[in-house]
Amino acid sequence: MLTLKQIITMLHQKGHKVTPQRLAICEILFSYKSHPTADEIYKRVSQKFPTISLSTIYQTLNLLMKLGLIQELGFPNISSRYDANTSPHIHIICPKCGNTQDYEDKKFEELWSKFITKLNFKPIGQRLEIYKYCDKCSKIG
Amino acid sequence: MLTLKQIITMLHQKGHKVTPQRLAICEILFSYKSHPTADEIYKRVSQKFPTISLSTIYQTLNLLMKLGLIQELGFPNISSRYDANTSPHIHIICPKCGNTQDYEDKKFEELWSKFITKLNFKPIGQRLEIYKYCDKCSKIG
DNA sequence: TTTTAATTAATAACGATTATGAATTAGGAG
DNA sequence: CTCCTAATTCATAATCGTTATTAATTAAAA
Ligand SMILES: [Mn+2]
Ligand SMILES: [Mn+2]
Ligand SMILES: [Zn+2]
Ligand SMILES: [Zn+2]
Repeated sequence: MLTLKQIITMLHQKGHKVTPQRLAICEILFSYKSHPTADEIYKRVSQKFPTISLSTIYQTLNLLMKLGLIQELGFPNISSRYDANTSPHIHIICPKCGNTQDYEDKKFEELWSKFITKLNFKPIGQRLEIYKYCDKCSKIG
Repeated sequence: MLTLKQIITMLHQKGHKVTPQRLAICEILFSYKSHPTADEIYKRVSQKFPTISLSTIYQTLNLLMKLGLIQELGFPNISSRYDANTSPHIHIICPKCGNTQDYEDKKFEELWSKFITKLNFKPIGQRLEIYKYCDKCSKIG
């Protein structure tokens, strides 16, 4: 997980501008260890920048993905989640609301990493996911 | 992977009608070991049933999912794929076009299954995915 | 300070999927 | 077999997350 300073350097290096909007979005992604949706990021950044557009959120997210700084977790019907942790790890996901949590298991992560390196190609990403209704969605049914 | 007869029995058991449209859709899903999109199924079934609606395809897919007979593989921006093989296995997926292939590795599947059983809850599904641009999408860029 | 290409923000467009409702039909009762 | 009815189909509209478009703004280099 990168620091804000590292991200700024990265943006400059690759010829991208460092705007206050981008910094605010990165702050949310890289400070809190959560898996926010574009709209959740939008709502939070709006508190600091009341005129920011949801469009800017999406554009920034796509830029950060292209730079390999974050990964998208997309699902059918519900909003994608964005994760600043791009190293292989397991997610526990509610298929109804998309609520996403990390499931830490260093042993399994190592097994998976070994498995990946043994492939005869280099993947551009991977996902390890377990589905389970969250408490809220279980109650509703 | 179930046979058509088993599916018919299952539908009857659960009080669902066995219609020619449903049979045609199931035939495609359970005969070919592929990962078709709703539209691909629609185009194929249309050859036998020229008046079938894409809506019927989706309704049938949702029914089969509710019965646990198939699993949906959903991605951001591109159509979901449907898989008649619901047991844990690894997919190699092109993030651009969604082209999906099974990657068979019995050893790893076993490791994963063991890992799943050790959890203190019973997941309703899981996904093991590796992303890699397919030959077509690599060429285009 | 000036310049300019990159970025933002507002809005329109898109596309996959779901919702709606009238017409049809599978399957059970008689 | 015939009738009945709830389930299903089909056509179409609606939804909604995301992308495309474009005029106004701005970061950052000269
Ligand atoms: Mn994570
Ligand atoms: Mn498969
Ligand atoms: Zn939930
Ligand atoms: Zn591809």
